[in-house]
Amino acid sequence: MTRRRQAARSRQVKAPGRYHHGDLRRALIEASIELIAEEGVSSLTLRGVARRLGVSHAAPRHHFTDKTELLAAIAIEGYEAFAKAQQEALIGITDPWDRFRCLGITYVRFAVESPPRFRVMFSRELAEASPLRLGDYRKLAGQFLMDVAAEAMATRGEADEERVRTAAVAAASLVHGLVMFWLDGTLSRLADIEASEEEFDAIARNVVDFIVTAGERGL
Amino acid sequence: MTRRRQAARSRQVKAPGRYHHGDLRRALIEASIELIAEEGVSSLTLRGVARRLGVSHAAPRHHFTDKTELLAAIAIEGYEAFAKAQQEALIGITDPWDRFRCLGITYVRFAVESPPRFRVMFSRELAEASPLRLGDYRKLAGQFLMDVAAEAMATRGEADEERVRTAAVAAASLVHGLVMFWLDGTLSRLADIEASEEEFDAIARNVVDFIVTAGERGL
DNA sequence: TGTACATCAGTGAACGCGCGTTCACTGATGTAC
DNA sequence: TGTACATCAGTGAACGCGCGTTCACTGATGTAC
Repeated sequence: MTRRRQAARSRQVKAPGRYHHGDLRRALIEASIELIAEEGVSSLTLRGVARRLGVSHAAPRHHFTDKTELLAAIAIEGYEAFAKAQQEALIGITDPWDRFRCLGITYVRFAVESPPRFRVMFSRELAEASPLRLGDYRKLAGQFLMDVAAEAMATRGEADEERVRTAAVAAASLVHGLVMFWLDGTLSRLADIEASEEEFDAIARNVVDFIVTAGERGL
Repeated sequence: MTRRRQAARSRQVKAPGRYHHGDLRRALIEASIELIAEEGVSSLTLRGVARRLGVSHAAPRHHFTDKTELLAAIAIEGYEAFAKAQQEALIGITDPWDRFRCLGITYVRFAVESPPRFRVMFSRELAEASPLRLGDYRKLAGQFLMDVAAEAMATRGEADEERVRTAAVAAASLVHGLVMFWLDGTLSRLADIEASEEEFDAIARNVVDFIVTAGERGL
């Protein structure tokens, strides 16, 4: 079987007449993301995912023993994709404040690109129930941000750890809150606009600019 | 029956031997908040709340036809309490930028005071399923914030609506994101601290200061 | 002030549903020789 | 290159559970007269 065929099939319902799915694990993850997008995290069930894939309801158990494991897999993939997106976004950008700014925009775009994935990454249920590994990913993301913030602050001769942390926490909170408002529809009420995705991108840039410029000018 | 006795009983399990509860509606709301704090929104069931109150599982139906209605009641109370907290916090504060700052701190404290209530207010499930009334509350809160932001910006002669909106959205996103990070435990990973409630309050003040000062100085 | 009655609030048994879980099974795949 | 066998991935029937929902009921409360 070629790699291509496998990839194609993994996105689908099991081919009729076939016994094995091919890459059920992959398909379960993708179908779960779709289901979460449609119905929300709390409506996700192992049986439901199996049904969507045209597979018996016991089949997913060979890959995930429960919902939490499935969600954890989604989150881990998410964190890896996030780390990659961050690093790639910074390629070629040398000005430290531009790098800081870029990180913020990347955060917002990452969330908008796949809201369900983002939601799972930060879902409370998962934070409580999942293995420690997830915490490590968050720590890593935090460290990366802190580093970029520190470099930016250093251009102004500021190296005080407390100040760097404040800037990093402020920046992260800003984009996270913005994304949350966007995802649950609060933003349109808050700012009294029917925000399209383009408008949101513009707002995000304004808002990120606002805080980065503040840092840049030495607040 | 005196008011005091009624209030006391409403917080409790139904008195043994009694047929009527007294104020089951109130008790359902309070017990739900407790349950959400313990198990999360998704684990809340009407039967579960009834069980906790020592009442038959069909009893809640006389007050709420389903979980959504119950959550909506919690959220509405939350929004009302929030509006009240905001207005009271501003009493006696005249400097427009201090008022802006105070609003941010109040937001954070409100969330920390009752995380489950806060969570319900912004829960996605509710946003999708609930009556429009909730949207109105959010709009109101947004308008209040915009007004305070506008007053502050006006001290610098800035009246451009777009700029005011950016400041307001940035401020709201900042505190919202901060609170979210705090509530789901991300903050301690992000900033690599085991933040106690006092420490968090200090961080919150720093961060709010950061953005308000930015606005104050004309960014 | 008492009585009759309507209305309200809570009961408890019953039902169907979808879920997770288990289990003996079977078809497909890969590997040792 | 073929064969035998172990292992893996998916099946489908069965079970128990807690949930929401319905219903005829009963106890308590408030109100009209």
